[in-house]
Amino acid sequence: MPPPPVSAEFKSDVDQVLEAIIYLYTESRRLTKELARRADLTGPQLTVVKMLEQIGDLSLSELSERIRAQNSTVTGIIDRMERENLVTRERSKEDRRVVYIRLTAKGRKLAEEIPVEPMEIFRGALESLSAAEVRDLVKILGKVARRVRQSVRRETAEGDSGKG
Amino acid sequence: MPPPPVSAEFKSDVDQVLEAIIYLYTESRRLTKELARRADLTGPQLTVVKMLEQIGDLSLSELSERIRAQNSTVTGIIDRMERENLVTRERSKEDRRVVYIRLTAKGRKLAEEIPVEPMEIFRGALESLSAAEVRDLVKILGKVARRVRQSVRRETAEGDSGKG
DNA sequence: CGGCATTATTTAGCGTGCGAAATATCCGTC
DNA sequence: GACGGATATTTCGCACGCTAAATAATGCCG
Repeated sequence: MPPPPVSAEFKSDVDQVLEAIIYLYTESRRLTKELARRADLTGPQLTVVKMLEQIGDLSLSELSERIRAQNSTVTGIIDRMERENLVTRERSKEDRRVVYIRLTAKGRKLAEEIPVEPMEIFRGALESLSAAEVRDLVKILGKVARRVRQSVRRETAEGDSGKG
Repeated sequence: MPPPPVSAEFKSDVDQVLEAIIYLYTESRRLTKELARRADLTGPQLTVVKMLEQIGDLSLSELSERIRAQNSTVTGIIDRMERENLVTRERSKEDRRVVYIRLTAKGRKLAEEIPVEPMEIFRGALESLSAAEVRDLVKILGKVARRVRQSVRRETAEGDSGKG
């Protein structure tokens, strides 16, 4: 099964940028997943384990903020990790609504055994760029992100209150 | 609920690039989903409807290749779309293994009613860049993607055959 | 103190998304 | 024309990932 030659010369610049971003994002997820599988973890579980190792205990909300997922999503992830004895839940004493997620010994051991952070390859590729290239990339991508954010704000305002 | 000020000046360039890419990707998905909801569709369903409208009938494999998902994933999406009477499955006469996915009248009408393509905002933001900026972006992102691809090949080779 | 909006987490329901195995069909070869 | 390897699709089981609603605890205000 030969890989399909993407024939980029027939695509517009915009399409190429889109494709690169989609590729980079999905590939980074695939990589995390690949790495995780060697430790019998899933992608998100590896992310959580590494995060707890580096930062220490986190409340569920803090955790979901950092991995950019909804609380309800993280609840499920933590459920499964608790089942596998990788983390424990501990009610906060100051605010009994809060649950802290803590690595178990097993979880910590696992985290230490995994040599690279998730996204390491991704990061490595970015770091192999020249300083000027990184600067340009930051500048241009930042600009794109800002414009998207503006358009989004306009879009959602239309769909919601009126004026559309 | 004020949006959290991201304070980008404390992040490394690499982190900023990562963050921008993640933001752009997830935002583009969120936008598609948002758009879709107005037509009572899900994100992937909107993508499929628009794709079939523009390209015409596609086999399930062609479809899954274009939306970058596994066949098994697309089978499920098409199942639900068929249930909603948006598409039909038709066995190919030449090769009876192949199933063509075709828009129903209802599906086509829906596709026509949705004014913007998915990713339109995303595309608009990219098009608002200067030609030079787009050129740079294509060049640098392409380079990053190539390096990632190389590292990936190395990684997976290690994990598989040996030498790791 | 009692009520009430707010906040943290969980539950429920649904739709992806994947990998592996099952099914059906095609194709080349004998 | 049967056989065996390839190809297209589906089925199965599991893990996200989301929204909306439920639950539990906090803090404020009178």
